[in-house]
Amino acid sequence: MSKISRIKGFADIFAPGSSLFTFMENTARRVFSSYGYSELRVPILEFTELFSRGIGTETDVVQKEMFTFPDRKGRSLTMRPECTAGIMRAYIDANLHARESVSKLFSFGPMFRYERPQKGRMRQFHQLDCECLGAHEPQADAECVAMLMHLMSELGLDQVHLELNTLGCKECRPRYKALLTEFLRGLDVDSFCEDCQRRIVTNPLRVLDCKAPRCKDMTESAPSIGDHVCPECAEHFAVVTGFLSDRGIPFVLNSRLVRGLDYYMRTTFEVVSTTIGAQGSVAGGGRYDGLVAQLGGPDVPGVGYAVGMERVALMLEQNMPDECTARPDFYLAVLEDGALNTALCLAQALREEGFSGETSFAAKSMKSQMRQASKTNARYCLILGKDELAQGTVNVKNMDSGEQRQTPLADAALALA
RNA sequence: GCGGAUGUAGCUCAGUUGGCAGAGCACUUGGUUGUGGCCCAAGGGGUCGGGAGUUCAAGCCUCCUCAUUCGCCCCA
Repeated sequence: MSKISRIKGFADIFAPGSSLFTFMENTARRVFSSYGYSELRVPILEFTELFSRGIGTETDVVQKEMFTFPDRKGRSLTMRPECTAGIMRAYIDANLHARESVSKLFSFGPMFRYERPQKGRMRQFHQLDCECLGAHEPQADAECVAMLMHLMSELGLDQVHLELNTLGCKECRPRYKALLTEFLRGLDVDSFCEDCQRRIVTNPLRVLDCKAPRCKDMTESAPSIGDHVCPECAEHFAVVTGFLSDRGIPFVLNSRLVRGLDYYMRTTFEVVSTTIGAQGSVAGGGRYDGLVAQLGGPDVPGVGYAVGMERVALMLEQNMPDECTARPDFYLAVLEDGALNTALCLAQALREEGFSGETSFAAKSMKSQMRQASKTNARYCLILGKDELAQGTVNVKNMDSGEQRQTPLADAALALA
């Protein structure tokens, strides 16, 4: 029989990698809860329209990167490429805005985008996601960013920096867009890369985000959005940056930080790492007033972000957290068939006492048992052979010091403590 | 969607001008009948990613294909 292959871009995550994901989820749960956020689990599959309307028809994500297919009744479904839209839908469905003025929600799970896989980019990837709905105040943006940086620090990530920008609102952004378009058209348009020539027409803001050196040079003196937002947006942004400065949270202003999803406005931010390859954006988010209304709900403002778990995992691998390398307490080596049952009972009793460890399912030579014990990295090796069977004891060996002593079976737990 | 690199033992990889398929690690067994990580010896393991072609002869050269991977793009 031929074996069945894994789907491209879909990873099997074994230990110790899987323990990093558990660590991230546990840490995030703790941090998010401490800010009054509660967990919301939303479906992985949604009607396609949720994403086309929510993320924006013209975005790359919607145009080229979604796993979309019809269900058995011919309706178009899509594996979620991000989870903000799904959370908004749930928020609207549950009529949450009528029950509380501000809703703070977080969610974890797999997302799906049909892209060419590379380091830090899978077709199935995982995000931690946080959304604060109902608050238009800049304090909400500020707390959101602070919470994200708090999470980064709880995860032990220090090789990151925070980038910040404002995109203006639906009043001032179009004015800036027009100004920018005018500036770009005044340049030698043919010298831009192919993508940028297209962007000048479709989405001029993204030209500023182009990585091509030539495009970068040409847009050096482009008008900066920060200088052209309306007074309200400027004031909003000033409160956010002021808070971060007061709190001593370092950030860099990046007037070229443009989020690729249409719904962002005003504050946008990104956490960037330089140690994990080309896909260095570890987290990103911003304000998205108008999205809820866009999805058929009440006109409720929102701000939130997502953290890329695979990318965080790449950073954690460089410096494994202690929690992810916990040693088992024991390995139970069985030398005689007659001791197998006693061993099984002993191991079970120890686990009920709160110890962790494995027992051998078959009797083997001392040599192979010892090798196995080393491999599990257990603190103690418990040996059951014919001598122990006869005496009703177990030989407890400290794997670090090599010390060992015969202990009555009933006292095995004491020996491990 | 575009570009580069790489596919040889379970893992990491050598393989010269085209000439018998290799090493280290891991595994099994023994040295040592009940004490591991070091040492010594022996052993098991291969569709050289797949297919076509050139050749007396292909892991090596040519073409096609598949897969992996790093970038571009995009995003978290």
